[in-house]
Amino acid sequence: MTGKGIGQATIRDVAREADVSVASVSRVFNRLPNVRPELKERVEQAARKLNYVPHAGARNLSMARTGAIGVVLPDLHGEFFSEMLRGMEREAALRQRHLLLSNMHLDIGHGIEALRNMRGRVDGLIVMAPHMNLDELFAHLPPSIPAVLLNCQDNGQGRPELRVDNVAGARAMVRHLLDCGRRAIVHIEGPAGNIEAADRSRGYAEAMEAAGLQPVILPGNFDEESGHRAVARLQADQIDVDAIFAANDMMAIGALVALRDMGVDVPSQVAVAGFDNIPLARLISPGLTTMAVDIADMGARGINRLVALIDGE
Amino acid sequence: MTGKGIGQATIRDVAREADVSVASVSRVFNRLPNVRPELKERVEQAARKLNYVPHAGARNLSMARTGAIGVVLPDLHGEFFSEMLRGMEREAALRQRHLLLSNMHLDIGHGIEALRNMRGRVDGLIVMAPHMNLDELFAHLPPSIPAVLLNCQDNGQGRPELRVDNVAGARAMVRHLLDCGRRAIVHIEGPAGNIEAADRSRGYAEAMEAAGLQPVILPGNFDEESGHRAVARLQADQIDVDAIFAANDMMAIGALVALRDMGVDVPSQVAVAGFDNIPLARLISPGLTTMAVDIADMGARGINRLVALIDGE
DNA sequence: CGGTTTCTTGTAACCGGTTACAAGACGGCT
DNA sequence: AGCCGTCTTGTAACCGGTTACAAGAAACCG
Repeated sequence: MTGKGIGQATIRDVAREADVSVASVSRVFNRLPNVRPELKERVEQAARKLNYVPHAGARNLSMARTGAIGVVLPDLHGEFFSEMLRGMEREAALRQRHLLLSNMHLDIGHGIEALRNMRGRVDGLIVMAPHMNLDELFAHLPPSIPAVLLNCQDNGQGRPELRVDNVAGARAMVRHLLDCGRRAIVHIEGPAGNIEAADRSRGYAEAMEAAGLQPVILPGNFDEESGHRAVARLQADQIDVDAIFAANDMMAIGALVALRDMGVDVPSQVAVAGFDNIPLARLISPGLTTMAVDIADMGARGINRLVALIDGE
Repeated sequence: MTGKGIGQATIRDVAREADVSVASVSRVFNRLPNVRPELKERVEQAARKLNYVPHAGARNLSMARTGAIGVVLPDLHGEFFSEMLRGMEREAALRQRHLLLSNMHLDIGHGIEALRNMRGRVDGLIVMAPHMNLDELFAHLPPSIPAVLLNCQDNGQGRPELRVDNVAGARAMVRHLLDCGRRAIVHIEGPAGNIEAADRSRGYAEAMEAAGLQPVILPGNFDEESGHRAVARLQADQIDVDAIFAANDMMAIGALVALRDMGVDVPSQVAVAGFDNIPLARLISPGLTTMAVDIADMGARGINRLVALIDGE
């Protein structure tokens, strides 16, 4: 009834059942035109009878093509990554591709191992690693595998990359706050070593100096809690503030909640600005200004670029 | 320098370079103990020289094991799925497994195709499909592939499943609202055909009837917008309300925002309750009560169960 | 009717690994 | 020396597909 008791029917089983060669079965399943209708029918019947499903792994091996895209990222936490993943998945589905997830944790050893594990599993890679130097990473990898880098530090490999212009974005945000009449603008930074954080911080400092104002930068690490702490620190140190520009939305939200808890009105007394425009940000209003980055779209564009790279060659 | 100009070095290239057999190279890479140190060194040198990375696809084929888990879900939208995915990814990484994503859209044809595409690509499946009947889905699939169902309708296949007790949860929530003194409790339902939505609705209705109250159910479809619409509808119809119980958090948030915009105080005038306890919910406070479901943990448990199923046999 | 073209089908090599099995090398023992 | 056990290594078959190539059948032509 269900074919073999254990294991699955193979193409050879189907060939035997239909009394044809494996090549013919393959042709039927790949919809090649040169096969007589009668034979095609026989093969389809046999396949149905044995409940045959082609083995993708075998097919991949012989065709040297998997139809999968490896996505390597540092951590799945936070809305930023899930939003980007959402965009990638949508685009990949459109292009008949699967996504294979793999996270390199924070150290580079795991990262290299993760990348090597992908060989023979995927046709190309999307690498998202704002926190580490990629030269070392790719040094251990064959240069022929297509890859697109998202929000990474500059790479010497000449690999294609997509990046948000974080410096310009931060500058624009500071100018906006200045236009609103704010002067005492404080920046809450992202984690050390993160290129995006560094760029935003730089944009902030540049814009402040251009306006003849003294930059004030507090430490943070992209999570809500650190936004909270930064506000506590401001209060403790009695720092005069009329605007807080956090390097991402989560810290901005943390800061905003802390301010509200302290009875400070947002945005009349202190304006709060973030960066990324995660979907959550919209719900926090009124009060949160954020720099719109279409994260999902960026993921989709990454996939697009990668698929072009894979197919184009 | 970089080995062959095009293509990658294979195990046979390494064997030739090191002047040993392919079997020996394989042994070295799999850390089998029975290999002379001198030879091992020679192989490692050759591999380094050729920049050899084992081809996972080939290995998978001959070992009949991929180390990947297929995750099939209807849509990646919303915090619910990304939260669950996060839990799965964490657990999978712990167990040295990769996740292969695939979404069957809304129709069953795509679903079947998606499942079949997984054969030979993964060792097992996590299927999340609260919106469709699985008997038909699995009828087209060999019964021997391990699979775990998350939040699905009952399946006749005797497959393991993990499910939140939505009926009991909804009952508990209604009782809680009653304990707080609320009487005019309105329910905003999830989309038709969704088993979770149906269960929550049932739990609500049962608890209301048990308390001698008339259930009032408004339509919705799990997104924020529909929560908003439901409140507008309540106002238009002049329905008396002191509590709104939405079938998920997003709708609850939509309702809450709508109420605030109308100048209704939450929770003093109208209490708002949701379901799922997505991370976002915490930030909306004060005002949102939610039924805690540890979504990420459920994803992790699903992976656990599946891995046990894969290894155990 | 023989020759040429076109279409269908089968045979077997190949993708890049793993592994059962056999053979050879080596050491210990009587 | 001869026998036996253990350890290392190589040969070749296999996983389940695809596909180049050849062969046979059918159709077309003068």
